[in-house]
Amino acid sequence: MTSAPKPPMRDTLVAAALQLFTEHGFEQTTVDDIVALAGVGRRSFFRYFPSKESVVFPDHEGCLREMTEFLADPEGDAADPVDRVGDAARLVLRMYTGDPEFSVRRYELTRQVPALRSHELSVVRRYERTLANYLRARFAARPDGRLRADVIAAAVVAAHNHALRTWLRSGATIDPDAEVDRALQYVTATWSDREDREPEGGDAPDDDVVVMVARRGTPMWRVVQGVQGVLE
Amino acid sequence: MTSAPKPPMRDTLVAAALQLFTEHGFEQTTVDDIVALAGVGRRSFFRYFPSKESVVFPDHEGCLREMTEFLADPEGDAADPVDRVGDAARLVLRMYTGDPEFSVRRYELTRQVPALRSHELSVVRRYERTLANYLRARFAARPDGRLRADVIAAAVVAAHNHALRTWLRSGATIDPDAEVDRALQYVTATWSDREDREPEGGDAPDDDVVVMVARRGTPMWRVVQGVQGVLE
DNA sequence: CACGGACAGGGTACTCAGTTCCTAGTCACT
DNA sequence: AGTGACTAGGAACTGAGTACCCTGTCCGTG
Repeated sequence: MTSAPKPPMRDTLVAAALQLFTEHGFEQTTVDDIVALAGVGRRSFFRYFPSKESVVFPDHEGCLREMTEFLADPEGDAADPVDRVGDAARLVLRMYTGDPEFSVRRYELTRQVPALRSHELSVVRRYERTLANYLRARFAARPDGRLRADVIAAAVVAAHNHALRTWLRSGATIDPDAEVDRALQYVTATWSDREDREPEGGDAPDDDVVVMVARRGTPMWRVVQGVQGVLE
Repeated sequence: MTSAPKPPMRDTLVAAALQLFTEHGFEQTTVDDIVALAGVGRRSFFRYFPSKESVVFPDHEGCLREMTEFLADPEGDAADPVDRVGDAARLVLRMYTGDPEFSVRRYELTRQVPALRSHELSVVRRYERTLANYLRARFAARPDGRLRADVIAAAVVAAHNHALRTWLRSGATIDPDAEVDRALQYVTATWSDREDREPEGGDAPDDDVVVMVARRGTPMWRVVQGVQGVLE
């Protein structure tokens, strides 16, 4: 009795909706069915969720706010911008891994229902725009800064989602952090300029020269890995 | 009388819808309003368009089919994969530039109407998945081939859309091809492995050695550009 | 010419998501 | 008790999308 004095209506609605969606399908379930099972009025459903789809993604609003606050924190201005948005993306991963059963069930559902896929796209897009806007500010002085920001934001989101889907498809059995680290490292190895903040050590002169030797035919990602390794 | 013996119903519906949407707004216009102006039955509207939103994007189905055929053409197998998907993306640009007035009007409309933005997202996603699936096949033998494919597809789409939006915001006054070339070159310079098909000349030995010299602090994209230039 | 199927278009009635407006209960603070 | 603010419920409405059926026309064949 100490843990659940009153389950809030919002959670009740989410649970009822998920149960009916998985049992009878999304299209076959009406909002009236949900509120009947939850024992609340129909009007209350739309007070908590703007649409039938949004009940499947109940915590994204909060996560988006969290990401915005994270990127607004001036403490992060010292970090490499690409690393920073990578860490911001990891906030989304934490939200998913915070409730693995729910996330896996939702993944199965979303895979089958076009309306839910479309809604999820809109949500992901807002994360991407948040990251892109942050990068645009950080790259304001660069040539092609806006283009660079948009491309990197898209790449980070794609890498994060790739890792997330891999984890979800495994039924939440593999290590999600390792998966996302690998995917994001793949992007940061290409786009990050971590050497920008390198000189803070003081003992490495600014004008060191780095030599990269590559055999003709070497894939570009190997070249990048090599240069990256030397510069670090 | 030689040019327009009968304007097909589909085009009539598109014209009527666009006119009403721009005059009174998307939400304020009902499907009944559209079919009344077009002089057809309501039932016919949904015979040609699956939803009220889709009438704003009447040619994307055809363009997606065109892109799929383009990527299925075995003639392209000799080209660099990233260049290939870049050219596929250019097909979308051509569709937009084929009717600049319509594209600019649609852009203004889509910017203001969330339902249209969401629908456009779904359309763009289908392009991205088409590109990603092509790259997955091309990268099947690579380590992290699927991750690489997803990230590159996202980057190409983001770069293309950046250039497209720049062109649309200019009111279709600037050169769209130059804009897209610049944006895509920005991505291919990083991700392409054009040196893979280099040895076909025959006079450049396979095991040439390339040396890249970079000052510490050089942005990674400069390094890539330099290596790229030498390897070509 | 008669018949019969295939097909493009139209009309009617229905379901259901989402909105608007109104009512009722319930705290909290005087 | 009174009052204001907040939360929930309910009834009625709009409009997108669907199911079903009707109509005309354009084919072929007998």
